[in-house]
Amino acid sequence: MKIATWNVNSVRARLPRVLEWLASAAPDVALLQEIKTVAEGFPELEIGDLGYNVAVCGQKSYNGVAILSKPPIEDVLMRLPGDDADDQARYIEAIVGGVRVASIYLPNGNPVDSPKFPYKLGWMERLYDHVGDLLGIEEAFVLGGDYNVAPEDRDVYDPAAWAGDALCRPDTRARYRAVVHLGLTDAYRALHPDAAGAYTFWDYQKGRWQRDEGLRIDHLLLSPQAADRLETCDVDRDPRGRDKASDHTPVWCELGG
DNA sequence: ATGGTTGTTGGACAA
Repeated sequence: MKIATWNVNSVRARLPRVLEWLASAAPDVALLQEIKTVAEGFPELEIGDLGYNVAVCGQKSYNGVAILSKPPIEDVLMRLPGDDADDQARYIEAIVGGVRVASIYLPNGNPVDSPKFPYKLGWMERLYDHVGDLLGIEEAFVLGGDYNVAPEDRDVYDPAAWAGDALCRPDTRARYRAVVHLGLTDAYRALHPDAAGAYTFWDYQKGRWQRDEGLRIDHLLLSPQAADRLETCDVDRDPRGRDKASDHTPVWCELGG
């Protein structure tokens, strides 16, 4: 089963790119972030024509996550547990083809001296608690998304320049590591232990893509039962180089068995 | 030092 994650930066503005990528990469499951629309505005017909079922956790203008799946989608959860007052559409979870998946759009957190940074850290605490609960079930699951965390300096084109940014700060990285150390496997890092520069995001500004100055902030985190089935994982750089591209590019993995 | 980009939306705000 091929599972991919992609921050599309508006599913409506990106629809031609999304459709051509679905047709060529042909993931069984696609986890989308920053769809920037409510469910009523989601292009479900066009994507359905390619054979995908759709579950949307939408929001007007900002955020928004979705699950696209060739197998039927069951048991959908539309919010990360732990804060009933949080109305930002950043988490959707479901079971597809016997595997639990989640599409995660973790808060960016900048600027770090604003309420956005403690919101990010609090969100990561809630993710920690929920991952702990999921691991207790001892089943295969894949948590894919834009984590807005570059785990190590080698995941950043200029670590010194980014050291104080909410995506790279030591406290951000420590909380991300705490989640992973509960027992998850970073699929890309597991299969490419010595790779550097496997970026998944390049800013639109200053020719960052043309200079290959990016960050690795989109991840597929696997439960032990999913990691046991992990066969392949890679970054698909092709969509980032196209016209009207998202500033992120897809990451995908293949589970056997 | 400033501006450099894209999307939503029709002025900032988010990234």
